[in-house]
Amino acid sequence: MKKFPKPTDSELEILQVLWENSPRTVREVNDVLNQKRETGYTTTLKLMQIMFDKGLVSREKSGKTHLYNAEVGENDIQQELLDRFIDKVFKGSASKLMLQALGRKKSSPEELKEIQELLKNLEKDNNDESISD
Amino acid sequence: MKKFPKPTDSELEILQVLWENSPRTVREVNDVLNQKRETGYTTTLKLMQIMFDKGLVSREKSGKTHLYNAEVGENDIQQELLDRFIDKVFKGSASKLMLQALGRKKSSPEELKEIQELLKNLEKDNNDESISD
DNA sequence: ATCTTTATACGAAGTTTTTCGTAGAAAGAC
DNA sequence: GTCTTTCTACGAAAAACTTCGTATAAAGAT
Repeated sequence: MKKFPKPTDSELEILQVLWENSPRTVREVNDVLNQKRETGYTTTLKLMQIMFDKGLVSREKSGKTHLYNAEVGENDIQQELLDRFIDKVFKGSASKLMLQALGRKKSSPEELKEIQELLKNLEKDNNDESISD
Repeated sequence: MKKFPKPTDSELEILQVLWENSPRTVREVNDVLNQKRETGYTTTLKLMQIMFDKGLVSREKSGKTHLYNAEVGENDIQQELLDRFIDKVFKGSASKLMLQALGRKKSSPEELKEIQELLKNLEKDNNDESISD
């Protein structure tokens, strides 16, 4: 698997917009970003140019403007960021992370429900696997 | 609960040393940090002074030197950093994070085993809870 | 008492990331 | 065509974080 540079926080925000729907112009990305907080157009433009230089996104000309696509997968990036985060904050212990994640107060009831479903399925998967061991 | 400023990466490394064993002098902290990577003494000193100004650590004079203590709890900080991370990378979805955490390749067999134990216990806890609902 | 070592304080340079102003080219309206 | 809008490119300021050099004072050794 190719090794991509870790996106910065701002770059990640842009990637999230592109993952949601592609391809997009700088204008469109900037409009989406502005739904959350004000960002200047040229700021977004500059970031996307940097991301292009880094290989995080690709682009093609369409008339005067550029259409951008994410060149890195959402899961790949999330995995990479998560690995670093676990190493940094939990000294490599994924189980410690899981515990903390379960204890967080911000989780909505739906979220908790979803996690429980997830755990139930995992339980099942693990049992299935151990049979064939 | 008091609201502390989010520690930067370097500050977190220092906090981790202090959580492990307190109180410590700048020299001691610096020595521990240097087991992993070279860091100048005055760099560590400066960081700890900044952390003192922010209230992340306290200190008391002992002869010529200062003895430092962490003023923020390990769990509190981990929780705060995790919450931010989930919001930033997983758009607030803790279950998505869990899935990714389970799928990571770096996990050792022991780590996986530990997580399974964790999940088993949670399963039990959840069942116990639902009885009393 | 003098010399060496080991602290603290602090300013400032170095890095990385983010933000934005300005210039110039292309497109569209009139 | 000319005027206005909308795009790209790019440099550089601003902000956040990290690193380190230097000054100075206290402690310890001889």
